[in-house]
Amino acid sequence: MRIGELAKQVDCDVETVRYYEREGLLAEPERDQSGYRSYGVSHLETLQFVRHGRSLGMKLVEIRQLLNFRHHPDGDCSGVDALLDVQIKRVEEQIAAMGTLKEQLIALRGECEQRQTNRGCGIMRSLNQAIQVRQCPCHREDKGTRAVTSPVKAHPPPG
Amino acid sequence: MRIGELAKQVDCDVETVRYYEREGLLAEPERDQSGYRSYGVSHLETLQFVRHGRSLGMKLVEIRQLLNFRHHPDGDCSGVDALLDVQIKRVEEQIAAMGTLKEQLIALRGECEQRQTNRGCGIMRSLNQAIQVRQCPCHREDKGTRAVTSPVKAHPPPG
DNA sequence: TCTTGACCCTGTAGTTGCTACAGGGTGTGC
DNA sequence: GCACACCCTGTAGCAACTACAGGGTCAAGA
Repeated sequence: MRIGELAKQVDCDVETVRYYEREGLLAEPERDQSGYRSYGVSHLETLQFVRHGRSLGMKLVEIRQLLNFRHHPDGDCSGVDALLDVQIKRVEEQIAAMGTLKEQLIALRGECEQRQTNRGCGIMRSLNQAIQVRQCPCHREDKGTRAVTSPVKAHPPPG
Repeated sequence: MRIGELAKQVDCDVETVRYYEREGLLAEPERDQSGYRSYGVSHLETLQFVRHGRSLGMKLVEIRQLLNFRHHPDGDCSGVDALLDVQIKRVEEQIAAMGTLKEQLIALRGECEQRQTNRGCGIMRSLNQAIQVRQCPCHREDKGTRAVTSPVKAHPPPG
C-alpha cells in the first residue's frame, strides 16, 4: 500500500510516517516505478506498535528499545519490565504534580470576587503579592520543598 | 544588579533571563560601561512574575498576556479570569488522561508473570496482540471513544 | 488530448521553552 | 601578570512532530 493508505490505517499523518522512517523506527519500504513508497503488512504492524507505545506516553527512544526487544524474542525480558516501570513512575509523578497545580490554580481563581478592573482583580493582586512577599502557595516553603517545586525545571508544564 | 545576581535571586538560569529578554517578556535593561546588563527592582519583579506563571504551568504567550493586564491596571479583568479558566481546564484534562494512562500501564505491567524471554513475556505478547487484533484497552473501542484517544495528538505525552 | 485534483516526492524550517556551546571580552584577587 | 569567575553575541540542539515550498505522478472526466 502507499503512504497515504498506511497513515489512514493507523490514523496518523503522512508526515509522521516519513518522520519515523527518518528516525529509523520504520524500515525503509520498497519503491514502485514512480518512486512512491510501497508498504507491506510488517510495516503496518510496526507502525501500529509505535503509535501504541506513543499512546501509552512512551518516548521514541523507549519505543526503539521495545522494537529491539521485539526483534530479539529470545533475549531476557527484564528490560521490557524496567521500561514500563520507568513509565509508570513518570506518570505517577506527573499526576501528583498536576494535582498540586490544580489546587493552586483554583485557589487563585477564587481570588477574583467580582469582575472589575485589573488593578482590583484579586487574581492579579495575588500574582503580584507572590512577587513581593513570596506568600503564595508556590513560594511559601523553601526551595527544596516547594509545592510544584522548581517545576519549571523538574516537570516543565506539558503542552 | 548584573544578570548572574538576578538569575540567582529567582533561581533560574542566566541563559533563561536572556531568552526572556529576546522574547520580549523582560524589558531590555541598561548597560554599564562594559556592556554588561544592569537590572533594577522592576526587572526582578517582572522576572518573578514570569517564573511564577511558569510554575503554574502557564505558557509564555499566556504570561505575556498577564503582563499586559498588569501594565493596564484599569482595564477589564475578565481576561485574567478567562486565562486561568483555560489553565484549570487544561490541567484537569491532563489529570484525567494521565489516570487512564496509569491504569493501562499497570495492567500491561501485570502481564509479565515471570521473567523469561522477550518472546514469552506477557507484556510483549500484549503489545503485539494490540497490533494484531486491537484488543488492548487502548484500541478496544472505536476511534471516537478510545481511552487515551488519538492522544498522541490530543495530549502528546509530556516530555 | 487536455485538465483538474488528489496524491506522492525531497528538503527545509517552524513549533516550545529553554539549554549548551563557541569564541571572545571584562573584572577582581593574589 | 595570571587565574578564574563572570559577562557578551550568536548559533545550534533537544522532542516529536507539523507545515510549507517546489516539484512529480496518476486517474478520472470533458
